Amino acid sequence: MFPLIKNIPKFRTALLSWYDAEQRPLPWRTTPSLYRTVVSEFMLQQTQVKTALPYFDQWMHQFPDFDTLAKADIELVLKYWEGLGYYNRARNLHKLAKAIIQLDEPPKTPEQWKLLPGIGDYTSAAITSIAQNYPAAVVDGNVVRVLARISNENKCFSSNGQAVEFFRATAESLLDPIRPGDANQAIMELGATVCVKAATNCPTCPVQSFCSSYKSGDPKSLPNIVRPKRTKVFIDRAIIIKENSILLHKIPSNAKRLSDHFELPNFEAFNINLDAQNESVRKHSIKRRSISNQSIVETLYKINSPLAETVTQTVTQTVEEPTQQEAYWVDLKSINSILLSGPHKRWIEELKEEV
DNA sequence: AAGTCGGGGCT
DNA sequence: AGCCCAGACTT
Repeated sequence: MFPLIKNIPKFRTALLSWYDAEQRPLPWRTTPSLYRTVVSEFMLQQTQVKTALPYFDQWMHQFPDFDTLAKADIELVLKYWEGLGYYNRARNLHKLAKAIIQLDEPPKTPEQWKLLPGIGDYTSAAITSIAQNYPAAVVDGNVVRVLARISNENKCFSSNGQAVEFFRATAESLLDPIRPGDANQAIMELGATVCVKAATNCPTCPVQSFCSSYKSGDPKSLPNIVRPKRTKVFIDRAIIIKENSILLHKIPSNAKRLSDHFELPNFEAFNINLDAQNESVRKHSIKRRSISNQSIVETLYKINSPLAETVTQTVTQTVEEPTQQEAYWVDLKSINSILLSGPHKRWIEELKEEV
């Protein structure tokens, strides 16, 4: 199955011993539970540990168990996800809690877990192995990188998904059947702290003697995966402030992204006819961010009187069209009571300082 | 199989 | 600017 590792038991022992000694003291490890494992795995989808950490603690304080989460309003749930991104994760986690409390007992196998929203191949294996001692191997980005290097596999994968499927059998063969949860966390921990992209920590690697690319290859060049390029997106937004209130619009609940979140008005969405020469318009700042395969450049324009009144009227008229976004005046002192994406929240906090 | 999710850390 | 991150879901 995996000729490069002659002695799989020794590999498992080396990895687990290292993990027992060197693992980071993460909150979902120090006091584990099924609920904490589920929440952490949702937060960690496409999100680094460092980013999720503060959210996890606040979440646990507000929603300590499935029952509390299931009975909470979705608005409050989203509030505690505010800024983390990929907000369907929060909606799915909320739906999952509602489903779990209706069951006599939690699902037991990856197949059963995958019937619940937001749970796929990775998360089902992670939950069952970590919280239920079920022998399912995880294959995430860390595992792919570690296994590609250990096996010195320089094949070019046309997508991340293809690489995941390629290494699944290997991951299964290396999984320690006695401690599957720790074994899974150990190989991910190795990828996150030792076998990192730059491959600078090979001298301290606990499985260096098993690593084919360290012996005769180029670890830092592996894995070889074609990544989709980020496309640039340009957005112009309006800053309209009147008596300590700012004009925002709310994205409809049925929108595909950022539903129920507030944003600075988008020129295109409101069909604002911007005359750059207009003295009421002043370029405020340029903001850059990115999500997945998009790199977004947003230009914020401060709009003053008398154009501000005209624009406000335009925005207000737009409210009549139900498919459009609704406009609201929001007091700058109470922006914590509405839902904002991370970037918008930061921008408006900055504007508060200027007013 | 590819695109989307409008996030962010790191080099 | 590019790559990656404890991915899942839609089309």
